[in-house]
Amino acid sequence: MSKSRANIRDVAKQSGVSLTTVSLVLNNNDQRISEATRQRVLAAMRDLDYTPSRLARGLPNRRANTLAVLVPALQHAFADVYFGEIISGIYEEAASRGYRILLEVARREYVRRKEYLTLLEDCSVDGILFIGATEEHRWLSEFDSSDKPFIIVNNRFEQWDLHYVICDYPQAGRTAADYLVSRGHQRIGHICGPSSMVLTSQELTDGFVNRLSEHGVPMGDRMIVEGQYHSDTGKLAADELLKRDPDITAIFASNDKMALGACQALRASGRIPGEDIAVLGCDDIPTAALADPPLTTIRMNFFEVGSAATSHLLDMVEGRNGQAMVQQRVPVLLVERDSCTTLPS
Amino acid sequence: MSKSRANIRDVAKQSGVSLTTVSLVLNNNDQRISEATRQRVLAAMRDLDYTPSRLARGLPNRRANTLAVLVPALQHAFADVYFGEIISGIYEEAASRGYRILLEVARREYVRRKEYLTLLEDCSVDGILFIGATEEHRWLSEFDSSDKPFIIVNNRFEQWDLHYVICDYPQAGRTAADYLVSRGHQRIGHICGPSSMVLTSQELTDGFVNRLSEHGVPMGDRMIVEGQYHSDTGKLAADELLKRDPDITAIFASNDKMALGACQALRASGRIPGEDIAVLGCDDIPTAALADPPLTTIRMNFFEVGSAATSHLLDMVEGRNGQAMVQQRVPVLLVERDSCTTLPS
DNA sequence: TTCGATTAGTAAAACATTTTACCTGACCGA
DNA sequence: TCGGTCAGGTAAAATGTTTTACTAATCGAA
Repeated sequence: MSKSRANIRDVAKQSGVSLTTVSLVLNNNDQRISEATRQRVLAAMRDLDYTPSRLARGLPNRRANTLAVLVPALQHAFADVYFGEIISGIYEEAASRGYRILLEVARREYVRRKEYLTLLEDCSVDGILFIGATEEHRWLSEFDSSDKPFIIVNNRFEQWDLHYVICDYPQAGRTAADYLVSRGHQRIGHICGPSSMVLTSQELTDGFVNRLSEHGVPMGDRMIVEGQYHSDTGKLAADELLKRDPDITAIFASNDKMALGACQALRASGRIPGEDIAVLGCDDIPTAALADPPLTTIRMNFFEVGSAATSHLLDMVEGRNGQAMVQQRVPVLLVERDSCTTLPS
Repeated sequence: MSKSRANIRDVAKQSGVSLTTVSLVLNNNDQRISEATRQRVLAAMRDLDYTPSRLARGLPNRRANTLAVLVPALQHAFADVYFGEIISGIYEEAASRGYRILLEVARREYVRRKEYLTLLEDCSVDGILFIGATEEHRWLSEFDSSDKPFIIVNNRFEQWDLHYVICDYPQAGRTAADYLVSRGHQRIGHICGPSSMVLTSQELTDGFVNRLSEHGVPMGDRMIVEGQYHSDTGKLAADELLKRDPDITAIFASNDKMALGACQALRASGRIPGEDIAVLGCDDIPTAALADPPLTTIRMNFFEVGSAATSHLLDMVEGRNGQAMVQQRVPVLLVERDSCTTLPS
């Protein structure tokens, strides 16, 4: 037994064919090899316990078969609701197409030294996905209209021409408005997300408010209270809404955590969510289904966002894309449970 | 301007030296190059905008300069409290030693096909860190006493001989016991973590209970209630403890979320945490400091766990370790705030 | 002056693949 | 029999580094 790993040459020798033949068998995109030879080669591979070196494979065609996932250096970057889902989506699609994913944290130093560029230049990565981008990531302008394989996951920017895949937040807002209005609600409160942060929160609220006014249910700023995406801020926001108008019949929260917080506040105020007042959430986190009452919500398919972004990125990498700009919105889905069963009297 | 990236040969030509010289300058561990030459080479590199190819660099010595981080395929793998911290620690140490990190999700299929081994064999990775390992990961036996560069992060296993770095949970338990006893507490309740899961929860509780009994404060099972690590289960557990003994003067919870939940329950029962009853947490999550009252807790240094594990792993990879088994415990630290100011009357 | 050591550098092999261009023999129709 | 096509395969170049073993020049000491 040789001390080190078998290589393609060993396989060739063992099966009595040339290097090239083994390589062709390996990337079986080529029909030039007869079945008999192919089998001989495969047998030799099994015999020698051969695994092709990814490193060496990448060299000739300058491919790393790897994508980078860039996450911002947040305090609890990964504690975010959807990170897991998005990364799972990315991982799944990447793996199914034979790619690995490299994790990079976009810390200040990292960005200052433009290491994200090095990443592409030194061939350690074929493309980059950026999750958790916010307005403050000015260096994104570097990718403006460039043809580098780079894509924004679940956000978008109006000032730069970047590829992105994002949940259809405006549609989510409109769906919420349609649903509540169709059930007869006219006095509606809204808990919006942190306006300063990302566009998504703004899109959702705009979609909601605009559609409401199309339905003839105009909603002033008075019935919109801002939360910070946690359940406690949802609670506070609901209390505030009740103070401003004790007779509202429905609350739409920008995410499920805040919706669940609102439910608590409502209960504390003597109203039973779902019976006395409708509560509509957004995201469809796992606990939404388990809550009491089970939360009616708008499902955001973060997994799909991740996998779609990856799929597009790989199309760019493999040059199947033409020059088309990728700016895709992933559809949302109303999930009816029990927190909106009430009809206003 | 040449169409493709500059390579080491271009740099050599431009600066009028040999390939070797450029390479030596690149890995400036060698003093054989005169300052003048070095400067000429560096200038040429800048000129040509040269970045060495990581792929090619790895080939000759079969190094990928990359580590894999294996995370289990949990529903919300990344939503866990400490994932972010651990990964940041890993990332930081790896980056400072010139390594990248590859993210791999240990899904069922992945494990079944033993892809974690392929990872090492095809040279795409020099070592593996596994976060979130639990008893059910039987395939870990594969690494039992093997000399593969593999390390468990923040867990350990008695049945297999594996390298690991873990927070010092027993010490955390003892610290808690010492602290509470030193402040005169005799009637103490404990909210432990889910016993079935990982060893860590067990270690913490054992350390706590054993040290208490060394102090002459034996604690039967009666004053231990199990929680599931979320704040609501902490609330429920605290209620249960109060029911079992309304006169307890202190509660030690296995994590901060449950401690904060317990505070809520105590307040609801008319007791002010920190004044009427002491509450001690564990972990030191960011909200612990912001809570009312600020939570006294035992700080778990997850970042350090990640970076220490990585440091050891890299020592193995680079062969500086001898054959020594790595089984390190990272010290914990009592952080005094205001939730334990009360002294029992 | 010659011997060794030191300094500064180089040529060439090694790493493990892909890819391009070429070769050989068989077969077939004219 | 000649020319052409085709199937099945191969040799060799290319990818971009590191590393080992060697050389040429210089310098000090015997």
